[in-house]
Amino acid sequence: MPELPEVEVTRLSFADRIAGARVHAVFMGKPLRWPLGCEPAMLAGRQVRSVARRGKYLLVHLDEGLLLLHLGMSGSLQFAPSLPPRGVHDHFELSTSQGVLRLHDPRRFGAVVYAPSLDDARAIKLLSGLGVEPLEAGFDPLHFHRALKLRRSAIKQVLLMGDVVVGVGNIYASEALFMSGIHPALRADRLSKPRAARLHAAIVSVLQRAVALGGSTLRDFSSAEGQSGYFQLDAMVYGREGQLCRVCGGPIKAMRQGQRSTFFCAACQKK
DNA sequence: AGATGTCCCTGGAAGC
DNA sequence: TGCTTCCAGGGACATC
Repeated sequence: MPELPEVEVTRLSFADRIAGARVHAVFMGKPLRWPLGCEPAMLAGRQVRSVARRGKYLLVHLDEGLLLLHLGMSGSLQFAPSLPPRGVHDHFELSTSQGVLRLHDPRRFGAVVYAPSLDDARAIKLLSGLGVEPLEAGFDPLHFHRALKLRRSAIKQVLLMGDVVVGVGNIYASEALFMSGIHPALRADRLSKPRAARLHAAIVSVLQRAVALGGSTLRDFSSAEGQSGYFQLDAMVYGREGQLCRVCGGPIKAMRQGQRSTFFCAACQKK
C-alpha cells in the first residue's frame, strides 16, 4: 500500500520524463474516490510543467491548473511511450506527447482531482490539513515534541492521522515505533522530549531507507517504471504476528487501534 | 475542538 | 470444490 516512500519513488520514476509533455487525450474509467471535477476533454492541449508531492498526493502541475493524484491503497502509476491495452482496473489515463500516464487501481481508493490552482477550494480542502513533510527541514524534534504534547490519542494513531506529520502510514508507523522502543498505545502527550526525538529520528530513518530501497512491495506497489521495492524483507514487526522479534527473540504481537492493525514487540516497546 | 467510529472498494486468503 | 466471511488500507465525514 503506497505510503510516502512509494509515492515519492513513483514521482521520481516519471517526473522528469513527463515534464514538458503536451496532453493529447484523457481517459476516465470507473469512478474513483472523488470526481475529477472538470470535463476531461478540457485538459487536452495543456502542458505538464512538473510533478511535485505533498504528503501522499502527487501534484501534476500543468501550464494552467493542476491534477492531484492519490494512489489510495492499491493504486500504481505507469508512464511509458506506449502501454499495453487497458485492463479492467485501469481507471485514468493521460495520453501525452511524451508518453502515456496510466493509473491502475483495483480497489479504487485512489483519486484524480483537477484544481484550477493551489489556491482553489478543492486543492485547499485536500491539502490544508496536512502536517509537515517528514523528509524536509521543517520536521524537527522540538516542534514534533511540542505538537505531540497537544494530543491525547495513542501515538500510533496520531502518526496515522497525518496532521502532525504526513506520509507515515500503517506499515511505517509500526516500524518507526519499534525502532524507537515506544509502545503504540502510549498517549502522544506522554512522550518525553528524548523519546519524541528518538521517534523523530526513526521516522526520518525508516522513510529515507524505504525511498532508497524503492518503496515497499507489501501488496500491490510498483513504481511507474515497473520496478518493485523490497522493504518487506526488512520489516521488523509489520505483518510478523507470532514470529520472533529480531532484536530480543520475544513474540511479535498484533492489536487493533482505530480499526487498523498494529504490530509491536511488548518487550522492546515500553509505555 | 479534539477524539472516535463508519464508510468507501475489491481481490485474496481463510474458514466452513 | 465452492461458497461465505474477513481483511487490507487513507481519509472524508458524522457523531459524540
